[in-house]
Amino acid sequence: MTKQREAILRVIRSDKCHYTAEEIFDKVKQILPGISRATVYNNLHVLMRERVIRRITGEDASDRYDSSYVPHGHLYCIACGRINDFIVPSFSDTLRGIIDGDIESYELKVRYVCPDCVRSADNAGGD
Amino acid sequence: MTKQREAILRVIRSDKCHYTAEEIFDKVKQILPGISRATVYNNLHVLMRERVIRRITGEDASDRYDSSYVPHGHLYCIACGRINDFIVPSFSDTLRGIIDGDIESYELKVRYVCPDCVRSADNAGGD
DNA sequence: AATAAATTTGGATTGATTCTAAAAACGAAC
DNA sequence: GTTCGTTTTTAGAATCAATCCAAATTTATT
Repeated sequence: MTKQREAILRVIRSDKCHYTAEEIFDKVKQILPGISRATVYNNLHVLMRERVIRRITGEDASDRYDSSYVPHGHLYCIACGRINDFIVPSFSDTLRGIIDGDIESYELKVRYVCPDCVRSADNAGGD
Repeated sequence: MTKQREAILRVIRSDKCHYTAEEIFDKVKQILPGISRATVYNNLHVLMRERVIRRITGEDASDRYDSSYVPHGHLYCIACGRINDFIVPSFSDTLRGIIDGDIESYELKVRYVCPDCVRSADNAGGD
């Protein structure tokens, strides 16, 4: 475990945000100013292979990384852009009941307007 | 409706495959040899805005496009790369029961080994 | 210390997508 | 069917995340 990999992992785990590679790079640079972008990408791949983190293919251009490998869904607010986690109870079992074949993992992403943004929209529309 | 948009839509609907923009470009070129890549991208955006097609953010580098806007999941076989559709009965209702906020759409992608590939693997391992 | 294996680095490269500005096509009104 | 404003198409340039590369450095092993 190099100090670079340690710093990258600490950043990913520092928040339940789902950072992009670029955001991770920026944050690690504050700890290790000399770090290279390639090192960030290298380690993200290593950590994915080891099933420590998971990639979520982003709503925007760049991918994001999830500090947890436990199956869960993601809520993407189309108004404010924030991403939250959520759980569909026993969803893996549900899938196994429907799907023929060996399931490896799933990615569930819901586009929605979060409660906060729904409220703001309601207020704004009161003319 | 220009002849370009018509041809693009026909290609997307020609198969329940989920083509990439590049694949669509190649196929449309057989009908309209002069078509430009930019026109394909333009029209994919227009058709998405009109909710005629849907983008599925790919397992590989490039996005794919789904000729149906009806909610359903995708099965991605990590062995052969094929993509199949599947339906989780009343899943939209399930999500509405769990999630607070206004749901706009969902994307559900399951990584698995399809029955065909499971069989081939079983046969291959018989030494 | 010596050697082998893994990791880091900066820069170049790739490749999908978006942008741009000019030309062409389209559609409505006359 | 000509005119005018709007939309669409086009080719190529630009962008940008991600990957690749080969050399230098670090880490692990004997």
